[in-house]
Amino acid sequence: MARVRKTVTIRDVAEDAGVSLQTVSRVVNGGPNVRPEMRDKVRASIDRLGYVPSLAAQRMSGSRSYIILAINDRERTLADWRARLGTDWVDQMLLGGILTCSQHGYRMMVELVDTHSDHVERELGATLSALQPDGVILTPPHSENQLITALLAERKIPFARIGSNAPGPGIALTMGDEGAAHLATSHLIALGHDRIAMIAGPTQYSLSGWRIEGWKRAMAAAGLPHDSLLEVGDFGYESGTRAARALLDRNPDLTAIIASSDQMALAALEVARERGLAVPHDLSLISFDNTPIVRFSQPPLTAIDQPIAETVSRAVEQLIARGPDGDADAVIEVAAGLVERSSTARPPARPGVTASGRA
Amino acid sequence: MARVRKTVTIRDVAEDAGVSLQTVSRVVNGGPNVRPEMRDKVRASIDRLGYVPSLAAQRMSGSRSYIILAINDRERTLADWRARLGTDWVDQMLLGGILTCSQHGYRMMVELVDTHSDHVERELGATLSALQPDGVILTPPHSENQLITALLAERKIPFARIGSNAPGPGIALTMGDEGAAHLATSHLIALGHDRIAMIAGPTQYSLSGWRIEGWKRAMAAAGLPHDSLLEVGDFGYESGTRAARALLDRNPDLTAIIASSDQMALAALEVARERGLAVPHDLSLISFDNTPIVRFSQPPLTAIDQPIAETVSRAVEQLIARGPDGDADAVIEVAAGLVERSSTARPPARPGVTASGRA
DNA sequence: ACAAGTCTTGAGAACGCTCTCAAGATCAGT
DNA sequence: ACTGATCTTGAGAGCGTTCTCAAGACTTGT
Repeated sequence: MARVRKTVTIRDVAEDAGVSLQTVSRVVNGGPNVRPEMRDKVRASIDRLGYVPSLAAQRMSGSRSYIILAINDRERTLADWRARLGTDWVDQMLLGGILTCSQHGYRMMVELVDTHSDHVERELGATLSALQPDGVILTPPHSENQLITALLAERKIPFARIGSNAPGPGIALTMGDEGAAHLATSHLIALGHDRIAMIAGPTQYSLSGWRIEGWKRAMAAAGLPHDSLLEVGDFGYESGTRAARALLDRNPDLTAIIASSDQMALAALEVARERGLAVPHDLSLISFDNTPIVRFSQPPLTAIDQPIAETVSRAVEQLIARGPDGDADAVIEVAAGLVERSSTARPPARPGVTASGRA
Repeated sequence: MARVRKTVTIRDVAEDAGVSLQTVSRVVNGGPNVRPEMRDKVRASIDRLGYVPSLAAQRMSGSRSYIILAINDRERTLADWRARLGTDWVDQMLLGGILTCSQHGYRMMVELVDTHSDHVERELGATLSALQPDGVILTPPHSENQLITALLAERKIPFARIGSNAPGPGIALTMGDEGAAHLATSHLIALGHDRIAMIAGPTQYSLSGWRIEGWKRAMAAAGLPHDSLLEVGDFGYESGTRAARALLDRNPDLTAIIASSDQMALAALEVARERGLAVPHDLSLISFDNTPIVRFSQPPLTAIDQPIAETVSRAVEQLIARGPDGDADAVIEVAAGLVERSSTARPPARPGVTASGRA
């Protein structure tokens, strides 16, 4: 006789332990004012029965849903998605987010939102109504999407914006783009470079501006000029090709390029190859993001590591810690690091320049 | 006066439309036996009020949770994870899964399970109790994990196993590994190769066996021997290096290698380089998986494309279509394709062999 | 026109949990 | 001991939905 496995409810535990529902609930939620003996008795019953509270029921009665919603970009079609360059953004995000959520008894759900859609508000609104998440994590390019932040603010759902330095509504978490760019630039300067170009990201992203600032600050501190050494791309491969060509055309004496994305750096690498410039012998290259692909290029790229998992993890913690009334905005920085590989080296000797420094 | 935005419930809609809760519920769920006029009236109210049913409440009362749980592998720590080779497995999975789920009014949740943990049963059991998913999707290496499949079977939760050909319990979805390997081998044979080696995956995976079968079948059909042309790896880079070296040592006249993972193919590429073999001129290479990284190697690799997104999408559809009593097991194949890039070409001319065929 | 169905609608219980509030038990201060 | 405060426990309502079941409206066949 195959007994149908009935779900173990809080009621079963209460009966087993000989206490009221309420007491079990208190034990489960770590509520105060429960005598140790009671607590132990209930805990024993919970273990014996293998009780786990139903998320849905918790949401129904309580004020929390124990759900954090992560909003990601969605490309239009499967084909487009496949054609993308490989980043492990989502992998990273999930790892950081899911683990941290589960540590706090929360769950993470992922929503794919199409930037170009004009139903964004309706779609997202529906999701929010259905899920009623306790917090939302916005990832680029949605982190600074006014429509979305306004919607969340209106519904009073706490949210974190990843990769945004703008001190707008919600919690902003960033890798400290100014500092990261400064770090990359300083690294090159320490190697002896003095003509260091920057391929920045699109200006709509405030982080692009910050990276430019960091680069300029390091250059200025070393007494180096940065005129004509800046190009703007859109993070994509083609734009990187264009930018690298323009940079090299304008500055034949260029010895290093910092690219604001792995894809643009890879493009710059290809441009160097097509011009017969050896990397890193003739040209040093540093990229931003440190997605897995840059470890398999020839040569592997030195890169600023974007600590996505950790950033998302921090975001989750903030969201959970603050709770429903966490309306205090904040900007949090998670330090980025420089991963040295084989695309950076001392610059080539130049006529009239000593090996040890600049003229 | 800032009105606190109250959630719109089915009751609000009922009042607005002047009908009972039940009628609204019927309209929402497309139930039968509702007069068209009623239906329209209710629909109008729903739109006006922007009503969306609460997932949690639906789960509470109904028999379904509208949740599909996807179980993925988790590396032990963040550090390990970062050190991994970049695949976009999770990205792909999410895309296929989430979109298909939302088309059917479902939601996908992701659970990270550590293969090496001995708490698997407890952890997974807790998740199942908390979420009560309507279906579960197992991805490698969990697809053939007896502990997990037994647990799911016991709880009578329908599940799909991705990347498993074994006709065990649940729905098995595979890319048709035998056919895919046959396809790759045939492609090389058509180019004129006759010494085609295979670096297979670990034998614990039934798909490894199938790929070997496909390769042998194609070789046999062309009257080619396959002795000493097989090596087994573990899908990882290092094992690929070992296998490629062994293969090349044993068979100096080798002209093509099929590797059962991108990572092993990349390793083979590096081995070829270290031995002065030009790819594809001296050695042709085909990999399995077609993760983004193989497009950025030198040269970009010809690869068997693993249609992950589509497979997961199919899995979701199956799970939803079959419903809670979908106990009929099945094996479903989603055809893989060959993506031609620059790592395959005609074999080099050999003394005593005409350009048009074998001796 | 009447019985026997079939459609359409609604009332009320139930799902598993947390919240609010009240009652009894325990404790401190006199 | 006695009063008032604090701890501990439990009873009962309520969350938003679907389920079951019954009642009324409408068919159909004769």
